[in-house]
Amino acid sequence: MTDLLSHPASASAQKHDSTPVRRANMLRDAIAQEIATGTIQPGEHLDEVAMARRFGVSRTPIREALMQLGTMGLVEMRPHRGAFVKRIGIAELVEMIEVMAELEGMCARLAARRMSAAEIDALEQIHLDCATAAENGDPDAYYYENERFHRALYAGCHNGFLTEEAGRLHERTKVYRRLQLRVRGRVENSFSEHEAVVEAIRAGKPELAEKAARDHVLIQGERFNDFVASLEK
Amino acid sequence: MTDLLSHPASASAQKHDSTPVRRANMLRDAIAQEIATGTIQPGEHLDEVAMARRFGVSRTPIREALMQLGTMGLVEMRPHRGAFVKRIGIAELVEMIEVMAELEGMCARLAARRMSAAEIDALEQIHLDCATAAENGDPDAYYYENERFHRALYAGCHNGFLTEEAGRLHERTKVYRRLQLRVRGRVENSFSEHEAVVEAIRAGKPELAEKAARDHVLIQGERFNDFVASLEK
DNA sequence: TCAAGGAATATTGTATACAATCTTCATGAC
DNA sequence: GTCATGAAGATTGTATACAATATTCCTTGA
Repeated sequence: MTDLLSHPASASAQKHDSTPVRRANMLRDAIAQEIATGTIQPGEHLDEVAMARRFGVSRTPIREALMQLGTMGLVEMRPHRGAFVKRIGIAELVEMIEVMAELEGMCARLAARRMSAAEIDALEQIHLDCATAAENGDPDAYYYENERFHRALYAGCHNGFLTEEAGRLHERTKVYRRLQLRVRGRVENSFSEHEAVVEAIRAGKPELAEKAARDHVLIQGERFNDFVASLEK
Repeated sequence: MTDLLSHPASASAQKHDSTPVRRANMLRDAIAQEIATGTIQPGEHLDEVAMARRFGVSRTPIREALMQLGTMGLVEMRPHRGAFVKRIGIAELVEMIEVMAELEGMCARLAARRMSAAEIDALEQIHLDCATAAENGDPDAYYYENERFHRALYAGCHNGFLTEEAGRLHERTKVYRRLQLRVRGRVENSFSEHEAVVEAIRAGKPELAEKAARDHVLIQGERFNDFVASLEK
């Protein structure tokens, strides 16, 4: 990790990729990853000096990375006090999920109208990969395939802006999505909910797909209680 | 403007407001304003050195402001080439509007369920203010009241996260919204579309409100052609 | 022992310097 | 006149220094 950041892509590699890499952007992604995996905890203070030392860079790209993470909403920038990993309370989480459900529902609705046959095949293949992971009873493996499933769904709406926005919101709720999958029985239910989404898309039924995707994301009733309980562990 | 930025709020003023002001944040807002009002044009390069000179600060807060604007999507950061005001092509604009319509529809649906009587009264009052502005035949005045109307609608959904997201997307499309109101007849139509939204909310009909708000935002048919034509002026 | 005040230290915000990369300009060859 | 090459100048990315603000620690007095 630290080695990666000390040596941004060389000039030749940049030319090959045609997208030069800035150290600040790599730091942004690395920090976002640590937040998503729980290495850095909600509420934690991100000390510029300590992080600069840790990543082997000056404070400047750290600050620039934190600035981006602040604007993205992953991190809360408090003037003169620094950056703190955003702690999302239950109330706000509910709000975010409500919006996330709407956008994922929209993705599914548009996907049912716009996905190509090849894309639907690919979505189904990912769905099968989810089945394999679910059978292995490994929430982390399922989480990984689940992420692939959702990304394919977002891409399938054929609205690049929506794909991007859904992905961004997805990124912000990653920690809690991971937690959710650790609740007993959730993997099985998640998988069968994906099934309903896939079937509706395959059948070209936008409203059905929208409802299936929305219900999949929303946390209601007992699922909500289980989920809240899981937050306290 | 420059004077404002050279003297961030003093310590006593900060304590009074309980939100200290960073120069970088003021720059971010000032630049965003200039983009929204067309002072800075889409595609324009934002030269750090020139802007630092213009605002009477060092490059550092300019860079931090641009970093935020880049993450917000108002500005495109190209590594080693700098910041360019995002130029939104027709295709992307259509995508953004499609998403915007969904979110505003959601706001209206939730508002029809969650707005208090006082809030509905306030919305109606703003609607009346829109009428006054429309009668004066001044698109800029109507634009201002129109902005108030939409903000009240976003707040009325009682989902803080959605309010924020809708506001953010609204900010990104501000330029084009302003342009749209200059199309002949658009002010009158906009106003009557608001009317439909307000009535549905007053009547407590979520699905009707959602449809009215969504249709209001979406640009379809002849309205689309007129709008595209207005982009070329 | 506890609270208040001041000093020391730490952290954040900004300015400046240096390094890296890009763009423009000038010159020479064909 | 066109094209290629190299130098000069401009701009961006990062490091370092300085200033401003916040936090912690220590001392003193009640």
